[in-house]
Amino acid sequence: MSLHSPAAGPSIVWLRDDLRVADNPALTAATQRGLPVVVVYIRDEVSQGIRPLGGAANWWLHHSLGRLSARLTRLGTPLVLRQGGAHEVIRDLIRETGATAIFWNRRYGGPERALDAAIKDYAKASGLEAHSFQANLLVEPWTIATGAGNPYTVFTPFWKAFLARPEPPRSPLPAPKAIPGFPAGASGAPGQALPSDDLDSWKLLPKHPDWSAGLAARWQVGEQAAHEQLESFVTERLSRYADGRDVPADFATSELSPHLRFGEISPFQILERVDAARRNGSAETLRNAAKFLAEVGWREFSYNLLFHWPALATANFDRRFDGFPWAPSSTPALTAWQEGRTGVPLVDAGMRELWQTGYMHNRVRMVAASFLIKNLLIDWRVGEEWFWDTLVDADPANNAASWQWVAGCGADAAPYFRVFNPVLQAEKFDPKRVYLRRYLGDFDGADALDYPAPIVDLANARTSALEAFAHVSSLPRDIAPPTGFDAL
DNA sequence: TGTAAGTTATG
DNA sequence: ATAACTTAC
Repeated sequence: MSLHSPAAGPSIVWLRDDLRVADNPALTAATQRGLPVVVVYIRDEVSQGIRPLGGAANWWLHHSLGRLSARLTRLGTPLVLRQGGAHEVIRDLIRETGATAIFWNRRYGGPERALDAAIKDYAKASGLEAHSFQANLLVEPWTIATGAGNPYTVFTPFWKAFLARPEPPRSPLPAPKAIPGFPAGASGAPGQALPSDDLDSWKLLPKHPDWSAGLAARWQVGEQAAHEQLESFVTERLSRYADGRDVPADFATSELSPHLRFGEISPFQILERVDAARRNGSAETLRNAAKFLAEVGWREFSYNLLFHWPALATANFDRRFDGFPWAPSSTPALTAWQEGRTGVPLVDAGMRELWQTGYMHNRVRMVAASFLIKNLLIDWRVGEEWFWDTLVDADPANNAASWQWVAGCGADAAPYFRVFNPVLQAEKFDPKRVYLRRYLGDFDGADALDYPAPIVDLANARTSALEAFAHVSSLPRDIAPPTGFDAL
């Protein structure tokens, strides 16, 4: 094949939510093509329907791209950073490079899929090969359905169906040992390097004020850190995961969520490592591993929902809630919740953990969300947006599905009458007040909490919430039909 | 992956 | 008196 034939042109790898070099099928396939590889990340805040990242996620993105860029450079090709509409950026990049093939790993949100489909059509019409890959989900949503052919809307049968599949998920791919850069250096005079934005010019890091000190103190960002986190979790914490995961003072969960969110690690890699741990494990290990993998499964389930219901973050999955009498959201109560001064210790501790570290323990997320929805009667979407802006692991599928779950309007949702009592939850899961003290300071005396009074009476708020939700429950269940199949 | 109020068991 | 268990919300 001549270097001058069109088919010999370079390959473009478009990275999105897959900021890793190992187990990256698009990167591996492009590398195996044996031609120069252009790796690009596009910051797209203009294409129709693409939701811009929140502040904490942007902080993570900055550091993740920095690490990835250094790794790719060592492997032989720099990371090209571009900003703008993805379609236009890809079009320009094809013209600049003479690329003859483009590769990416698939996304599952509605606007993302529509954009990717349009770009794939454009690339093929322009004479390029275009290849997309399964990389970020163990089970792609169109490959699993109920006996009646419908999308699963209950987690347990969804996960059972996944576990019963005859073909196990593929083994993760190794990282390429070297990636040929663009332009090719060997066959002629070194060409001009491709223009790339300076990462700092994207201004992903907060300034004036810089609120990121607590994030930087808590998190190690990047692919290598993700694997170190997985390793320490499996060797040190998996054996007590099933019970330990509920104790917010302990660092007993995997804390892999932001790494997974940005694709610094893949679920295939997680599954393989946990499988290795349970091959020579006790019955107790099997129980803990199953519990942990079920949490990975909830992420799969959430993406399954997002694919079939692209409006998951904005529309009630159960439309009985469309007329729900939510309280006005621009209130001092909302501000108090956001700032962690509701007078309810566990809620405030959680909201302060979130503000300081970009993260909140799972159990506390449920309690804090339940408080906003069922004690303050504020629309779940208001909370979803706050978490979207403040969580380093803010995920388009998990965040939306989980808020709907707490609200009771989601798929396989908590029943409307499940109202967490934040005082009881604290007594049960943080009996020594280690978590409370960590974020609220040493506020308690011998017995009674020396803490500001709650902004609502918990018992009364619970009663009025149950009344409001009881009206919803009297209506016939009304699930919006899935639309994901049509979006392409 | 809930809570609260009730009933029953136990000392 | 209190733990253990059941049940409705």
